[in-house]
Order: sequence, then structure tokens, then C-alpha cells
Amino acid sequence: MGITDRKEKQKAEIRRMILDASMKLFVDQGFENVSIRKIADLIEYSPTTIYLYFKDKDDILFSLHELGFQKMQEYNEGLWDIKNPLLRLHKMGENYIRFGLSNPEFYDLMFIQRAPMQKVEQIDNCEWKSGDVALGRLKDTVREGMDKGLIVKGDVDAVSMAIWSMVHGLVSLAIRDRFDKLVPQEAILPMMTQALNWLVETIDLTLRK
Amino acid sequence: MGITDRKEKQKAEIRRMILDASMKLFVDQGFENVSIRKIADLIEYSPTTIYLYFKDKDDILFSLHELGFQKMQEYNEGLWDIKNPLLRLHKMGENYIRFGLSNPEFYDLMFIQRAPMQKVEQIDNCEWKSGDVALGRLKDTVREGMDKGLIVKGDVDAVSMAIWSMVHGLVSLAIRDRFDKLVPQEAILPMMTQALNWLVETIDLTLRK
DNA sequence: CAAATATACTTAACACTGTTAAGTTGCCAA
DNA sequence: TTGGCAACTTAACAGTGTTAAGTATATTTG
Repeated sequence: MGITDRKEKQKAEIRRMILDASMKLFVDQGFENVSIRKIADLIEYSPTTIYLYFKDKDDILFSLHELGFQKMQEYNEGLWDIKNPLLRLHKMGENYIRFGLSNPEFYDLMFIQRAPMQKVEQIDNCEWKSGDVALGRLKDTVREGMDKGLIVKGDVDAVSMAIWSMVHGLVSLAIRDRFDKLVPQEAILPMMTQALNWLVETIDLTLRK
Repeated sequence: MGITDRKEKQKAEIRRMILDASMKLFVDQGFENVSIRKIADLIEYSPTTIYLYFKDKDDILFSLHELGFQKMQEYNEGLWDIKNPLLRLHKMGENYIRFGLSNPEFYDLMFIQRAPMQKVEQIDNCEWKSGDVALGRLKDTVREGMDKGLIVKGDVDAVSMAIWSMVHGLVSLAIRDRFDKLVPQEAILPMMTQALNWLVETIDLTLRK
């Protein structure tokens, strides 16, 4: 089956091209400037060809959102070498913020836009693998911290959600311009870092006498 | 000037009609289903008439976003009767979550969509009054709590941002369906409440011995 | 090898979107 | 009565996602 094999590879290659073009477009020009026609222009095919490789636009956005999670993991390389769960948690937060601010369009897709979740609802019947894996790592760290008596005890799920929500809140408010008119531009990142530091210090049991 | 006066009132009335129609549309059918033409249909005018009363679509969305802040304040009636700043803070958080989940489309406009902020940037040169006022109330409460030795000390601005970010994170992840596949539907609200409770307990100095 | 079929891609169109320029009413003041 | 102005509409532009139908080219089959 040498021929069908090569065909498969060609098909995968064009899928790649479409994703690459979409990525380029929405990193360069922002989310709302990505259109099927612009993608088609970039890969020099007709717009309808794209529908031979993806069911619809949401399908492309879903794939990109998964690439986003891959990219995010790169930020966390070496994270598990940190043995102290509290320190690891702190670093996770820092990486999360750094990733969000450096890749606002990916972040948007992963945690703000509705499109990818609609695909999850339709296709992958009842699972959001990428999100589940990422949240799992947070939960593990929180649990470890509690077990070792390093951080304030509480329901692991609720506490993990609270921490995730806080960093997500910081990043999403920042990239949706809600800090712009409340905090001087150059003070935004320091303020975010300070907020994270405060949280980590507040839950740190070792700081209490 | 009786005539020009009545004219003014008529003009204001049509503005109202447009805003009411937009509100109805985006509360009933969701944000992305609001179009100039649908608004026009609802008020039985031609689409272009709307441009005689609002500069563009963003202008309408900005006005709606301000109405959202008004509506939010209604949730906080009687809040300042609570003398204990920690209790008040807790209630503020509960109200914030309740408002967000009950009025997702308004919340979207106020804290997620970019459109209203773009209007702020263009017109109101360099202020986001609604946001500033709301954040101000939070800051006052946090400061009062710190002054009275009821909550963990820290930079008032950063701590306020941290708290706002956490509740915003909870609400925005919820209304953008990020909890749906991670937590059973009926467990979402309890989990959010639990997360808020945990935060308040964690910063409560009176609980420490 | 020729005919039938399957593959890859395009053209044209539909039903939308926000927005603008130009045209049409009807009312008010001179 | 007429000029001008205000309120409103029609028609159009340039864009969007998406689908049905058509056209080559390549592959398989008789």
C-alpha cells in the first residue's frame, strides 16, 4: 500500500499547512481577523478546499487550541524537578501568567473562546482531555502540599479551582484590556506577580508561627 | 424651546428603544446573535436608522455594558450595612458570582468582550469609570479589613486585584463552559462557592491562633 | 488499452454581517 | 408658498461561513 500511504501523508501535510496558516494569521493579526478565505489565500488553495480537511471553522480552532496546550507544556519543562510542592505551585503560576501574556491569542482559544468547547461537546463525547490533564497536574501539586502540611488544608478540588481561577482571572482580565485603564501599563505585570506572590504566601503554612 | 425639547425627548426615546431591543436580543439569543439588522427589525426601523443614534455597534455595546454595571449594583443593595469588612467582602464575592451566573451576557460584555474597552479607549479619553468605581468599593473593603486587623496584610491594590481576579476567574471559566467537562453540572455552583469560602477563610486572621 | 470511477479541487451561490453614500419623504420657518 | 432641514430608507460595498454543483486529473477496472 505504498500509494495510499503517500496519499495519507499528503493529506496530513495539507492539514498541517492549514493549521500553520491559521496560526500565523491569528498570532499576527489577532483572532477576529482569521477567516477561511484568508487561510485559503495563504496556502494558495480555494476556500472550499479547507472543508475537505476540516469539518468547519470550529474544527480548526479546536485543533489550534490543542496546539496551545502543547505550547503551554513547554513553559513547564523541568517543573517536576522541583520537589517542594509549594515552590512548584508558585512556579506553575508564574509560568501560567508568562504563557498567557506571551501567547494571548492561544490563551484566548484555550480558556476564553467558546468555539473549542462546542467541538468538545459535539465530537469527543464528554471529555476535555487537554484541560483535564492540565488541571490534574495542579491538583496533584495542591494535594501533595496539603499532605506534607505545607499549605492550608481544604477540599483539593475546590482549592485547585480557586487557584486556577485566580491566575486565569489575572491573565484574562489583562489580555481583555480590563487593567489598562485601572493600572499604569508598566505596572500591570508587577501587580499580577505581586497578586500571585500574595496568594502563595497566604496559603503557606510554614510562614505562620 | 418647547419644540426642540420634545424633539430631544423623542431622540432619547428611540435611543432607549434601540438599547432595549439590543438587550432583549442578547439576553434571549446570546451575544453573537445580536446584529444591527435584528435590532432594526425589532424596533421596526431600517438598519441604517440605528446609525443616527449610535456611532457604531461598539457604541451600543458600550452603553449596554454600562447598564450591566447598574444592574450589578442592584445585587449589592444593602451591602454597606454590613459593618464587618470581612463579612462584607464575602458577601461581595457571593453577589458577584450570583450576578455573573444570572446575567452571563451582561457579564460577558462587562468583563470579557473587547468591544466596550475599545470605545473607552477612543471616546472617554483614558478612563473606565464603571470599572474604576466597582474596583474602588472592593479596595475600600480590603483596606478596612487590613486596618482593623481582620485580614492578612499586603498591598491593597495587589490584594484587591487578586480577589477580583479569583471571582472573575470562577465566573468567566463557568460561563465560557470550562468547568462543564471537568465538574458535574450540578456541582459547579457549590464548587465555586466552596472556592470563595476557602479564600475568605484563608485570609481571615481571626481564625488563626 | 479504453472506459468507468474515484479523488482533488474550484466556481458560483446563499444567507448573513457592519457600514456608508445617496435618495426620499414630510415638517417647520421665512 | 417656498427653501431648507431633519428623519428615515434604499441600495450598495466588502466582508463572513458554508454548501451544491461542476471540472479536471489520476486510478482502477473490464
